[in-house]
Amino acid sequence: MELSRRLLEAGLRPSVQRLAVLGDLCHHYDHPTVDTIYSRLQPQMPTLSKTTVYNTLRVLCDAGLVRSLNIEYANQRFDGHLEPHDHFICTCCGRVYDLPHDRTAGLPSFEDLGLHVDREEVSYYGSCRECRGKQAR
Amino acid sequence: MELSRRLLEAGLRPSVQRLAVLGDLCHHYDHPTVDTIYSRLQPQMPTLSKTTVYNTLRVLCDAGLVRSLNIEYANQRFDGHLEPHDHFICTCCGRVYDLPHDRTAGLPSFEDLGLHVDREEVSYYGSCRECRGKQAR
DNA sequence: TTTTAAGGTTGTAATGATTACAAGATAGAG
DNA sequence: CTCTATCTTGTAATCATTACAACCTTAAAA
Repeated sequence: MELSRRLLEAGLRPSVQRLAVLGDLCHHYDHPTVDTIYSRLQPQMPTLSKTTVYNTLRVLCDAGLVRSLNIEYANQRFDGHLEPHDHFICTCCGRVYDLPHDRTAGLPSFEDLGLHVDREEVSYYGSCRECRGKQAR
Repeated sequence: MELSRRLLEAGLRPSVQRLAVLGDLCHHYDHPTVDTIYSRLQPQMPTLSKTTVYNTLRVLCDAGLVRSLNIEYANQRFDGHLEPHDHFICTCCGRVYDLPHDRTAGLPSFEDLGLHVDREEVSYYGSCRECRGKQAR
């Protein structure tokens, strides 16, 4: 399967748990928290440990198969979709939306400042249509 | 004083503690954590409570006098400098550097998606010169 | 095949940041 | 001066995350 190849190529043994966590992240676009991932997998894998989800996510992040999002007033969230894109966080409901990455060029260079950039994270904060609707009510 | 006016304009009573926290953030460029702020202020204000620092930071953030930074693998950090700028986080030492905000235009619009953007946060992750020096050693 | 060792997983216990809450202090309006 | 709303304080909870030690699994060697 596609997912196990990705794990193998990253030098990771494709265990059932890793496939499950990676699969969950690839099949959803909701930028789940650790808890959400655990709750979704646990019914199918009754022996799954939350610690394993934590461990696995760290391993996947370190391997670059997944990214971790750092969102104001929220605990860590994860994204299994690696194509460059930005995020919109609704400060009302906390939902995270994907946005096209609208930078024209690639990563900017700050080498003149001695800073070597590996990656960039762009987040927009605001309100989604649903929440504005509710407020208006 | 300048700082108390800013508090008053935001509708906040300019208490000693609020002035101290806001002042600390305005006079430093190190994007401190709650703990750092507390440790810096506590010697001058022996009765200061860490809870007050937490409360005050939340109030200042809500009032828009301060911003909170969401940094991977770090606890919450704060910035008292509101001119638009981006951040570079060294993934090795955790230091946070200010960078000019290099967007040409203002905030992009995602109204067509129903998303109303209030603000943007751009972070770059990589390594600073010092840390690369140490690694090379 | 068995053995073995590295790599994975599990669960509990610890840690550390953050929040809730209730009591005490303060400051401005009347 | 008194009252009330607002702030501050400290302790006790909460919640996410990590440490750790025991157990399981896998793959490759013997």
